[in-house]
Parts: sequence; C-alpha cells; structure tokens
Amino acid sequence: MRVTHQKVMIYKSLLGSQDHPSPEQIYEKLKNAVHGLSLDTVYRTLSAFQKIGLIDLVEGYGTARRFDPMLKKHHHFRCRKCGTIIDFTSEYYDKIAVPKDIARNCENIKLQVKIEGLCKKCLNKKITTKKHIKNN
Amino acid sequence: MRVTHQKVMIYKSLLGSQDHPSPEQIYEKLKNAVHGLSLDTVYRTLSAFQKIGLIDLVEGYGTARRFDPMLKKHHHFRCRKCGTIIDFTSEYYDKIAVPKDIARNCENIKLQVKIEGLCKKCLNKKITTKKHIKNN
DNA sequence: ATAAGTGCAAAACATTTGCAATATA
DNA sequence: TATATTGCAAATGTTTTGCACTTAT
Repeated sequence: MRVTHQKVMIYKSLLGSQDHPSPEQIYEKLKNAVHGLSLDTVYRTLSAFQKIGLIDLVEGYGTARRFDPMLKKHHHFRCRKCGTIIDFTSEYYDKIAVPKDIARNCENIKLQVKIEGLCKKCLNKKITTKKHIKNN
Repeated sequence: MRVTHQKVMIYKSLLGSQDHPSPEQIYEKLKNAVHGLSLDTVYRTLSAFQKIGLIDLVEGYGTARRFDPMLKKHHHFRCRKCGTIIDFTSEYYDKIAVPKDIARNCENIKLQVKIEGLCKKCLNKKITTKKHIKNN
C-alpha cells in the first residue's frame, strides 16, 4: 500500500477523534486541509485500512439495517466474511455485570456479548482454497 | 397501533427467520404473499416495531458506517438515543472466555462487550423534559 | 516507468417523506 | 366515521464504480 498524502491525513484524523466518525464526517473535517480531497477517496481509504486491520468497522457492517425478533437475553456471533449473525444463549454471559459508573448514569441498560470470527462454512472454504493452491 | 394485514405478515416473517433480515429481504419474501405490499411499508413497520420494543435493531443503527482507530482490546457503550459510542477498557471483561464450541470452529476470534443505554447527556435531557411537562 | 491511488461524475443502493386513497377501530 | 396506515413516487442520503489523470515507488 502506497503512502499518500490523503491516506496520512485520513489516518491522523482518525487517531485524533474519539467519536467513531463516519466517512462523511472525516471528509468534512479534512476537505479544507487537503486540497481537492474527494469523498470517495475517504471511502476507499477507510475500506483499505479496514482490510489490513489498521482500523475497525464499528457499525453498519453490511449496507442495510438488520433486525432481530429474538427478545430473550442472548448474544451474537458474527462471521467476519459472510456477515451471518448467529444468536446464542449463555448463562455465563448473562451474569456479566455492567460497570458501576455506567450503571449509575443510565436506566434500561442492556449488555450483550459480540463475538466475531469465521463461521464453519467460511473456515471450510478457506481450507479448500489453500488445498487448491497446494495442488497447483 | 392498529393491527393490519401487512404488520401481521411482517411480524410472522420475522419470527420465522433466523437470519436477522434486512427490510429488503423481508419485502422480497412477502411481496408475492401480500398483494401490493410496498418496501416503504416494511421500513415503517420495522421502525414502529422497534420503537415499541417488539424487535431489535442489530446492525446499522445510524445511516452511515462508523470506524474505530482503537485497536487495543476494548468495549463499547452506545447511547440508544443520540447514538454516541464510547470506548472503555475493562480487565474484567477482557477475561471473558469464548465458548468452546465457537472457539473450536474459528480462528482469529474477537470478543467484545456491547452495552446499550442512555448516556449522561440524554438522561439529563429526559429529566428536563419531564420537569417541563410537570410545570405546565 | 509502472502501477496503485486519486478526483470527478454517474450509477447503484438504502432510507425517508408528502400526499391521496384505504382500511382499522 | 375518524384517523392511523398504506402505496406510490419523488427526494434524500450512502456507497460503489468507470475512467482518465496523477503520484509514490
């Protein structure tokens, strides 16, 4: 990956912000400082940073919203590759306490554990691919 | 809230699905069964269901994606009202184990605790509003 | 020099809104 | 009957893409 002026500025802006900015917010912050910066460069750069693990995507993994009719306390496993979200229950996780300083300020608090990794399917696909490469 | 044919069908569709569907997916599943159903009704209905707590929004809380430059293990508090996401660290949370049956199938697993509630600001606003109503 | 990266403009996709018609309570 | 809800169409917002140009390596 080449080190361009745009990439440096975008990364610096990210490091200096505590608010988990959106592409648009980063663009607005930088457009005066980086002459001729375009919004799609911000998109492409963030996407590239995420791919190499320099930043994390926090919200809106896919393009669309997704809904869950399961109201019982439960937790989520999310596949990093295919995006599948699997509900699971866990008595152990249900007992995890909310930190006092957060609980003090809030009402109607919900705590959920989110695990991210590769699901069985995608893991198998990956292994298959490796084998395939070996055989060539 | 009135019980309409569309709402009943959308709710049934949600209950019958394990895949945390998007508005579009629900619309595609139902459009043949529910004559003349429109996508914006699905949007409005899901939004209404969420407002009364009948379903949960799992992904894409805001409209845009949001990124996090913090790569150290940390956890998230998210305000249900203003959408602010606050990072926090916790040695206690960092020790939470991944269930064996999930760990067995996956590599490069990440576990994060997500707490949802009202932040200080929004909680104060809420109290102010109540006072205001009282005074009228 | 050669590709990767950029800016622009347009396309594609996701979500919201105004309004007249419809159906629930 | 009164009004919340709907369908339609148009507006708004978000993300992706093709292409010619630029720039880091």
